[in-house]
Amino acid sequence: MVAMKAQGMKSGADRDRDASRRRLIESVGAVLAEEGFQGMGVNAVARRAGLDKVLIYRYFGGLPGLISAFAVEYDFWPSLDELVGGDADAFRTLPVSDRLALGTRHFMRAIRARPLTQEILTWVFKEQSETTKGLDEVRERVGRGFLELCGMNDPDVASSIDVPALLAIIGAAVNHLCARADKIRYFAGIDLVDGDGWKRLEDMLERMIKAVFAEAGLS
Amino acid sequence: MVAMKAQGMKSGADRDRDASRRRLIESVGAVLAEEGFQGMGVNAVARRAGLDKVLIYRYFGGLPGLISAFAVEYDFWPSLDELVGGDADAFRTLPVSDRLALGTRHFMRAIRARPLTQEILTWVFKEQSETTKGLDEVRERVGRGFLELCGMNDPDVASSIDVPALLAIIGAAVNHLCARADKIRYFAGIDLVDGDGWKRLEDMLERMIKAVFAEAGLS
DNA sequence: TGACACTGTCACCATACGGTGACAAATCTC
DNA sequence: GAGATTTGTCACCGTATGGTGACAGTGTCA
Repeated sequence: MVAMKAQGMKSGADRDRDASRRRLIESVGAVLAEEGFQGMGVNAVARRAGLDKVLIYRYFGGLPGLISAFAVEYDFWPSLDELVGGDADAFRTLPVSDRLALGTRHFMRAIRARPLTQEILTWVFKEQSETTKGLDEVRERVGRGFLELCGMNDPDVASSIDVPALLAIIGAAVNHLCARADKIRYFAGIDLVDGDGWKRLEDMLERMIKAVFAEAGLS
Repeated sequence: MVAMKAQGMKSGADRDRDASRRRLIESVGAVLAEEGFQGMGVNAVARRAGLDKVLIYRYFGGLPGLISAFAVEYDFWPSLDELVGGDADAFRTLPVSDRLALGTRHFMRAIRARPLTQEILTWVFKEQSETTKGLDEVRERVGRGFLELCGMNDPDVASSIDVPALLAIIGAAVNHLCARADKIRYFAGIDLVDGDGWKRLEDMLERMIKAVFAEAGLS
């Protein structure tokens, strides 16, 4: 006779596929935040959710599927609105270099305000898999929108400044600084915990952008 | 009676502590290069070296010790010489902004020429542990030396430009771009595989640096 | 009422991990 | 030559992982 013990089956309101899906998705965020991506795994997520890991396979086809669902659902990347500061029309009236500088500032702050995104960023670096494709796509989309909104497609600008290169450098620097901020305190002598350190970085980024534009005879 | 089987003991020339140490250290690099830091572990390293993992504990006190030994031994970070292009005296005769721009160029190329360093970089990001302290220290030391060699401590420069902030942004951007190059092909529309893409990035960095200096009335 | 699908729990598998104790073979020391 | 030390191999432990099959409680629909 095999075991016939009472298996603690959930009853009534707890039998809810959507709710379980949601709890699993949320658990991805919790695990990521508390243990980092190195602690990510079906066991950890299921344990965290108080559910069985088999549900991850049933509902998401596995961990990658779960991660994708999490990425889609989670507000992990700043929106265009956030980058322009809420008022796109007002933003549009600014000089081009101002727009770029301001957008960069907002971008930096937006990433800094998202610890989970920082975690994901460092994660995405190491493994370029199907899992992370969704994230990259979102990023590129927002990036293009921002570029256009900044008027960087303007022939005057595009002909005298290598805009993609400029954007790549800015984006790479911000990504890196934000991703590392939690791990180390000082980077090149800048205090990444102190708010003043971040202000210095923001100011320097603005200065670099404006200097390039000024040198190109633009504004 | 317990097993008395012939244990395949190495004989003669193969009984060599130093040689074994070396093989273990080299295996760290091999594992890192082929499996990435996610595959790092006593088992993987020992398997790779064709030795027993217990030696890692005996000779290095554990994996962190082995990693440290590897980091110390391995030429994982560009030297000052490499940054200035071999001839420090000639370097010193250049205008300050030229020095910074040229050093940045060399730095970028030096990191790109070290796939293992790129791997380590992405690794260090996620886990700030005792293991990685040694690496950070080397980096900071080279950084300060370079700064000094560029004449960035010159009062004229220091008073009108926030040098650490500038360096932090440049360093962060380069780190990030190099670390990601192997994982994704395009970053902000720049082709990170194509040599031309890197040239555009180098040029833009130079341009940003020079523009900031020009705007500050320096050279 | 009975058949059936769905949601969830549990036991179990093979595998890999980090780590340790016992032991054989070679070498060193006296 | 005898004994101690070093170098290396092996077997094994506890634990965790990803993954699967069996089964129980619940609801639905004919």
